[in-house]
Amino acid sequence: MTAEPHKPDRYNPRTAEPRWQQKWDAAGIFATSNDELKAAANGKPAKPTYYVLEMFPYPSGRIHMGHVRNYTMGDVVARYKRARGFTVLHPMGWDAHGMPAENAAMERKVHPRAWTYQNIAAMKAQLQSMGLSLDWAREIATCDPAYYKHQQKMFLDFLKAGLVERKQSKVNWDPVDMTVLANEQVIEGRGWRSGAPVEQRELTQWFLKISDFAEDLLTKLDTLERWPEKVRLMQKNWIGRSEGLLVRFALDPKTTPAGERELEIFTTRGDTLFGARFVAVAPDHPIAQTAAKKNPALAAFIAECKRGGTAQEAIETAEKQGFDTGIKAIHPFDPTWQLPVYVANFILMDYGTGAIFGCPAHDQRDLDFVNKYGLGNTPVVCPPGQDPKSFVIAKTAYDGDGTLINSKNDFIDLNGMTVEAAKEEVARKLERTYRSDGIHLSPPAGRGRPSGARSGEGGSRQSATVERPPHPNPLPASGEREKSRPVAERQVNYRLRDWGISRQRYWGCPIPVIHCTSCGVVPVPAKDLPVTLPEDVSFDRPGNPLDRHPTWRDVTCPQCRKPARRETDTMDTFVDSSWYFARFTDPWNDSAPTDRAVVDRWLPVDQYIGGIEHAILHLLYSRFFTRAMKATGHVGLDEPFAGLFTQGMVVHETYKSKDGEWVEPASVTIETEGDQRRAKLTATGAPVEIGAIEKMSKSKKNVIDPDDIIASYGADVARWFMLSDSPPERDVEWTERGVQGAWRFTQRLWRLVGEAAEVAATAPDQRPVQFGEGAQTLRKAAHGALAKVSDAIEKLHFNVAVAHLYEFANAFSDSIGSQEQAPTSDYRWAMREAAEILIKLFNPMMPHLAEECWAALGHTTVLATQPWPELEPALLVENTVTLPVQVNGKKRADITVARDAKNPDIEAAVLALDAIQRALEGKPPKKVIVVPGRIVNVVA
RNA sequence: GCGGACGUGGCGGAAUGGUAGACGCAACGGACUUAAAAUCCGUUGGGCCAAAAGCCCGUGCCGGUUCGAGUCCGGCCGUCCGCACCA
Repeated sequence: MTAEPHKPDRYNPRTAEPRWQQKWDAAGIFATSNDELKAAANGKPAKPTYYVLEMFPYPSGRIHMGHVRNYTMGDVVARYKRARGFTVLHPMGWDAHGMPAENAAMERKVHPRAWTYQNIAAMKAQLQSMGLSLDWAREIATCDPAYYKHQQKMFLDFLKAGLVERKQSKVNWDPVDMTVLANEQVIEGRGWRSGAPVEQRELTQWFLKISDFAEDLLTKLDTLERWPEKVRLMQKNWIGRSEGLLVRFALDPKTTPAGERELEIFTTRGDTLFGARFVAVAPDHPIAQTAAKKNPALAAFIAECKRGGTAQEAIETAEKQGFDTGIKAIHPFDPTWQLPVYVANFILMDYGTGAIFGCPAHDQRDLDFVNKYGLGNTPVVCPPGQDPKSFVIAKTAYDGDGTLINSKNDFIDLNGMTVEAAKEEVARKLERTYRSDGIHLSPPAGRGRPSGARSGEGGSRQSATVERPPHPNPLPASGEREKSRPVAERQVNYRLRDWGISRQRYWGCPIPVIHCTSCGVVPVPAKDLPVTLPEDVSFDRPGNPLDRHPTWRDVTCPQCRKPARRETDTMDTFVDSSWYFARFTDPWNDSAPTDRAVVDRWLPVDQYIGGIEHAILHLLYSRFFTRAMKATGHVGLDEPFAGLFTQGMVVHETYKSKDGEWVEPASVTIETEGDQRRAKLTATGAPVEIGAIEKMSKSKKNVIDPDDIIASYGADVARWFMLSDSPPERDVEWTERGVQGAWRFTQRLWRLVGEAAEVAATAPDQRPVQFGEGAQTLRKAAHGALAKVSDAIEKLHFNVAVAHLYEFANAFSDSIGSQEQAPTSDYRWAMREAAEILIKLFNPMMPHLAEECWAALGHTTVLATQPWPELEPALLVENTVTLPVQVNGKKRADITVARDAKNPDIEAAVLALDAIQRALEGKPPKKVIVVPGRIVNVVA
């Protein structure tokens, strides 16, 4: 111990934290200039750059613990990289458009803008109290016309580039929010925000053509090596690529309404065509609609399907139902083979062509269908080991691999082939086959190559590639092209639909177009941007206030100068968040969304951190948007986020009173008796039931307010605890015990540094030539921790970094405690070094405490500007190593040998050990395996 | 139904194929104190044993690969997540 008992003051975050925040702010330490980047473009060397970004928040009014966790992780990375010599970009902004502002306007008669900016001010203050190393000079709010004017410009650029489309389509209508939703925004049949069951409606909408990039969005997933596998897989499934055949079934004219001649069907199982029993189309398929005109019963059936179709749960459990239209389709292999055409409730108009051929033996849905309507089935794939003669299908379709059976006629013979070979043979044959008229097959040989309608997709590409350019889902043929096209073509189909961005809302980015009765849709001229929202709006009625504004809609057509109307839909807020990361690189740019000299050097974001809930929505949209920005010259890359990390949620115990009401943690007292925990109401003492640990939510009242924690323990404690208890990708449970543990540790560090400071005060400036044992032990602990903590932070294993810091703190206090006499000068030097390393290592996590400790060591510099410690690798190497010795894989002894001991010497020493002799029972070992520096295993 | 992840003490969790349980929490014992708080020291997977030494068992279950498996492979069971009539 040091000569006198040391009694340092307690560390008081309440005064220290604001003080350091002000110092950082005043010194502008976290502001990042683009000058260096621009200079580097002219050939001057620059420090390496690092862009760390956390998903920006919606300004709901208050931050929650999820924000604390998310932004702490990002801040650790930012501070660490800064110390490591990078020029770090770490900005923050606000995803400021959206429904809650309009709801607030309705409920509280506040204007959405005022409400939003109040919330931003409040949340900004909260974030600042966390001590995040953010460049606030780059702050953006997406509701600022200075931001969305560029978004409107890009929309027009996309329009010009053919990446925007206006079309009528069936849309997901959220009856509560009174707006449409993209497919991605419908979760289990409900609106992602409102939770209301989604309805189908027919509306004219603006679409961004994300499906043009389906193939690229899919294949480039493989290049995103620093993304979680899980997210890549989710996107892959969402894009939903499938290879198959587009087969044209001719329709028997005698049975078919005038004007309809054929039906296009997409299938991935061309091999099962001999097993076909029927053809079915979606209720809203054009042929169904046409046929219904003359068939009231069919019309009634279709209406029935649509009624049932509004509730998603009904769709999932609904029985398969069909209606025979009386139309007959001609089998592509045999002109004499006719298949009934049904309208069926389980066929989706959205996918493929909205029409299928049913092969009951090998598709469960089709089997359920034929079993209901008595259409029978023909097995055409025989499972391995089954006798084809006895193989029958009853209630369970067989969709596995096998050998083709019952699949031979004059036209084609598939019998005996594998599924894969049969698919290929069918494709090869049908893509060379042309019909001479609506019905009859021509001989497969001797026909010319296709030409015309689909240029560049002639016979030459058939076998080599199945790729197609964009537009995966051509509508059913209108009649003219059929003669020039083969009976079937290979096709790649995607589940991914175009992104409908029209929202019938006020608080969003206006879509900058004008509707003119003479000129049609006219883009707003660039000089007239931004199209801003009118201020004088009312929210006393449901629906879109823009639509009923008395004057805002009225404009002059930019082309013909006649009166025209503005588009009153605004953009989906996911558009706002699809490019904010690019805007952060040059948020001051008034003339363009980005500056290529800057944006191409900052992007891609090196480390993006946010919630898994955006695995598809935001991340897929952003990947698309970046491609669209590249196509229109706003960026020079495809992938916006090189590294992605998805953090887990913050969860908390729930409490319920006897009458079943949720109780907030703040009013509950927990009592512990042995291992038993009991809860009661603090006020009344009434018992409270301890419920499941769940995501913090207002409805379950298991919310902890970050403000309360920061006020009582300080930001550092909140930050430390958020990092310490669980791996960052998993959920972390907020517990009072855990917070107190973090609090104790801050105080302990403060005491340790205080004691170290006394010793270090008289340390020599010169590095000693030799170190005594105590000094050497301390130095090894310090440099060992340095190596381990650095490694853990690099890998974002923050909980491991925390554990190594605890370990180092333990070694540090052991070292202080073990000093019996007055410390030698080499020890004092080592103590100062160790204290500095300790402080620098926990600085990214608890920056305020670290600054305070740094000052306590006598430094007048700001720690936030100091470099990461230099590692002395020699200190990590021991001269002797202790190896565990196993016999047959079980540990029996330890042996300490020189680091560079030769294997034969180790072997001999091991065999001489008593414990090993005993374990061997006198028998000679069969083999001795020595893994240098790690372990010895004796095989008996 | 399809796809994926996970399963380690009382709890959170650690562990490039090489001593399982680091580190923290909780618990227990002790020191300091009139007392408490705070702090400090010690013990803590299970079993055999008075104790130590020593031995046995142990990473959801069953097998396999390997000198050696929490880790790799196959099959089950369980939990969680994503998608879901996608032809």
